[in-house]
Amino acid sequence: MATSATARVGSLHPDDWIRAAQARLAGQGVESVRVEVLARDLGVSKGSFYWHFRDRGELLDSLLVRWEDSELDWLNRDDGASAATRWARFLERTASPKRMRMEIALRAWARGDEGVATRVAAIEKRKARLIEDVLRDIGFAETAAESWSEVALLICLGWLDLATRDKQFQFASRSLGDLLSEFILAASGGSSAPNR
Amino acid sequence: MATSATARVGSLHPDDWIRAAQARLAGQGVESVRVEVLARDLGVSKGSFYWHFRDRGELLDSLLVRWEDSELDWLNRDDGASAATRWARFLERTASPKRMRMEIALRAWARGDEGVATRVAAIEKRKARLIEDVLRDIGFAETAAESWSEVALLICLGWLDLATRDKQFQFASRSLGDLLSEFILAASGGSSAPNR
DNA sequence: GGGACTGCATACGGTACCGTATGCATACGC
DNA sequence: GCGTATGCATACGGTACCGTATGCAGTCCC
Repeated sequence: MATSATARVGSLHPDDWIRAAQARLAGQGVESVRVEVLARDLGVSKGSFYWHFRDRGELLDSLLVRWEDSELDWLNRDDGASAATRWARFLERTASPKRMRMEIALRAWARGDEGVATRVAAIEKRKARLIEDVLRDIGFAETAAESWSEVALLICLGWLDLATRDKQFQFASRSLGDLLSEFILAASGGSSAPNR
Repeated sequence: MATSATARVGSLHPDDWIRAAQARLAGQGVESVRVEVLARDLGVSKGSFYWHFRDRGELLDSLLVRWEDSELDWLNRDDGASAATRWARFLERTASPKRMRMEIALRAWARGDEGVATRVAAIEKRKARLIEDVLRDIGFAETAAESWSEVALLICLGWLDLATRDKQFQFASRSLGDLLSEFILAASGGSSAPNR
């Protein structure tokens, strides 16, 4: 990637390419992020692209790094906040239509790229821990919090899949939140922990 | 598609192409089912393909029909069987690694093709109803069975996603079954139904 | 105001597909 | 055993990409 100290007005920044790539990734999957296509989207030729990036792989990597950063950003932001705050933030982030499509695209991508899979899994584990912490904070026992947090994560993943496929599906943030609330309520009253 | 009354020995059947396509679909997604690639897989030229099929679209459609049939087959087979039998069959089918990869590939495909999405959703709804019926059979109230069956389906979908990405993930059929059992136990003891 | 560097445009060769056209050996019907 | 249809091979033109090479107008720097 070119490192220009003096960005001239009217010229493209690598971020422009990354944003365009993110839009395509979220919309139609990795296979659709093609440099010649992005160039058309941005109204320039691909000569521009290869000035900013070494190749398509570098763009995809920058994309992934940017996503990782933005995820870790909000995940770390309110580490000391109340359970309610962290839970609200989590729901807000994972039920946002735009983010949902990105998450789905990343997971599809991960299935064909070991490296991507590892990095997505890391962020995912972080989210599972967030849920686990919240569950503990609201009174779940240690092992129960861990076990049920994993099930909660599965529900979120399933929700992502369904919501990004079914057009009938309503994207109200309340729905996933309600579902999880009901689930957690049931889990708190039922068995202390799934045996695993 | 060509309809040959007399299949000569040593010659390919459309099913051979469909099977090869299924393997690629399950393994690497729709984008990977390419007629020239399949021809190489089968050790013939693509001239053969275009004798059996009109185009790539026809192959993909045949593929989908074949999947629908095989799903409806086992879904309908034991309609009158006991809840335990139907549940066991369901778990056996949805936790099989080979089928899991196919299910995931189909859902990724569905996201880019409205028609596929509709047909996948139909089968999916059928499975949700299977779960719902089982829940009712084991004592859940009407509304509770409906509500919790949807959550159970989300867990299955999340499981599909995770299991097909994470290499650490163990594909023991017991795991999904156990998870769902624990979930159902908790649901039976908790709130009667999520409010929706 | 004359290099030098920047940020792109253009053109090129290469690969991987698609679908069509056509040739051709083999088996089948009779 | 001979025409005919079958099941494929081969060759072709076309599209959509990739990455590289090179040209070139503008801007910066002094």
